[in-house]
Order: sequence, then C-alpha cells, then structure tokens
Amino acid sequence: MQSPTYSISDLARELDITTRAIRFYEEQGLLSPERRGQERIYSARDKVSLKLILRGKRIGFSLAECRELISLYDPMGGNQKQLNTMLGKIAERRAQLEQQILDIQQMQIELDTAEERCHAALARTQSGRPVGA
Amino acid sequence: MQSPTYSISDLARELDITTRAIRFYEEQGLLSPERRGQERIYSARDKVSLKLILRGKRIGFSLAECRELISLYDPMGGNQKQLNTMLGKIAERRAQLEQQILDIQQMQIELDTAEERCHAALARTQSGRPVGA
DNA sequence: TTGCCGCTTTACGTTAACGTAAAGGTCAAA
DNA sequence: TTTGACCTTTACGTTAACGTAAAGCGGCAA
Repeated sequence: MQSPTYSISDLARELDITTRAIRFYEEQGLLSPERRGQERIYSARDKVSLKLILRGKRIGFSLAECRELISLYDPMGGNQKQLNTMLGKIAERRAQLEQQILDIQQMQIELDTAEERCHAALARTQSGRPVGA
Repeated sequence: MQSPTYSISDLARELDITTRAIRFYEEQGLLSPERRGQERIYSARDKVSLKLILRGKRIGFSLAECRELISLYDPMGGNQKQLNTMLGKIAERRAQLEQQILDIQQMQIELDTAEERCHAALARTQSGRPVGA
C-alpha cells in the first residue's frame, strides 16, 4: 500500500513537459525528489507539486510564486510568527486571484464585443442582404 | 469636443508604468500613437490599449497575445476569411480564459485548505488549550 | 562485448520584457 | 543665456525560464 513513485520521464510524459524543466524546478527549489543512487525518484506528492506549478504557470505565476504556493501546502512545522506570515501570504494570493478573475471577466466582455462586431461585419459582407433580414 | 490626448509621461504616471515600457510596447507593435514632430501624442484609444495590455499581463498573457487582443478590438477592415480567422482566435482566447478560471478556482480551494491548516496549527500553538474548547 | 536506453551533470545559448545609461533636441522660466 | 523639465533615439545589460548540446555512468539485450 505504499504510494506510487515515478521516474523523471514518467512525469515528463504524463504532464507533458520536458525533463529539463522538471530538473530546473528542482534547481529552483520547487521540488526535492528522493534519490536512488543518482536517479531521481518522484512521489505522488512531487507530482502534486508539479501540477501546482503548471497550474500556476497557466495563470501567469512566476516560479518564485509557485514555490511559495507549494510551501504553503507543505507540512508546516512553523512557530506562531511563521504561521501568521503564512496567513498573510495566503491573503495576498487570494487578493491577487480575485483581481485576476476581474481581469478575466473584463476580457470576456471584450471578447463578446469583438465577436459581435465580427458577426456584424460578416453580415455586411454577405452580399447586399440587409442585416436584419 | 475632441477626445483627450496624453503625453507619454502622463500615461506613465496614470497607469503606473515606465515610459520605457510604453515605448517598448510601441516597438512591439502594440501601440502606434500620433506624432507632433518628435513627440508621441496618445489618444484615448491608445490609453484603452494600454489598459488592455496591463490587464493581459496580470493574467499572464505575453505581449504577443496582448497584441492579438488589441487587434481583435481594432476597426476591422477584414474580408470574410480574415473575419472567420478572428472568430477562431476569439474562441481560442475564450477557451484559455475558461481554463484560467478553473485554475484560479482550484487555487482558491487550495488556499482554503492551507488557511485551515494554518489556523489549526495556530490553535495547537496556543498553549495546551484543546482545539475544540 | 557492443550497443542502445535512460539517467546524470555541466555549461553555454536563447527569448521575452523590459532596465539603464548615454547623448542629444526643445521650449519656457529665471 | 543658461538651467531645468520634458522629450527623443541608440544601444548594451539583466532576469526568468527554460533549450540544447556535450560528455559520461549503469543496466540489459543481442
């Protein structure tokens, strides 16, 4: 009943990234897989971290920000001060995400407008047939 | 009743970016302000484009993507084929935005979890007082 | 034993998005 | 007229996030 492990190329295939990227994330302190000799052995937890990284990247987070996110998800052996710092960071991230949602909603509205105008222009292109016909 | 114009530093101040950035966006084809001699004169429309750029950046869009967004917003003098291409691009962006919303929602859930665990850990820190008390 | 496969490290290359000088033009106030 | 506040262009520097070799180790199938 021990949790599954993965080789680096396993994860690369499954998550559709390069092994180079995975090693780079480790180099940047976002991962720290076990080792069997030289080989890296990734746990389910590492995989979760990787997914978190990819998710973060999709919404424009830097690797540094992703690293913070991961650390928030970590087994916190923190003292009171650290915990409060964490809560602060969590609040910051929350605010950022809220802003991003607003930005996305605004973009969606603008795409609506753009699409309407496209359709209108297409209607006009469709021979002399009047738009409302 | 002519629309307002801005100098480069006007916009820089108002939007809280550097003039260097603004010139860079122009260099990359995201803006094309009027000129009065050497000076750049920005219109309300340019300002809208700039805001769109900043909004795009906040959700991780590249400048190339932002340029596309702006072009979608442009007075389209397109033929039928171009218009259909545009509609395609709009659909792509929509899908991307949907994915980003999912990513953000997932992040929010994870922040919830992290926050809960922080509070739990804090409660445990608070001297011997049992959590549920 | 050879050869390939997958893993490793080291290290230089690349792209995006500006930052940061350097050098100079313009125009109004002092 | 000189200073200062803007504006300009040109150009090299920087950071992030990898890409892309190059060179080598370990196992195992032919």
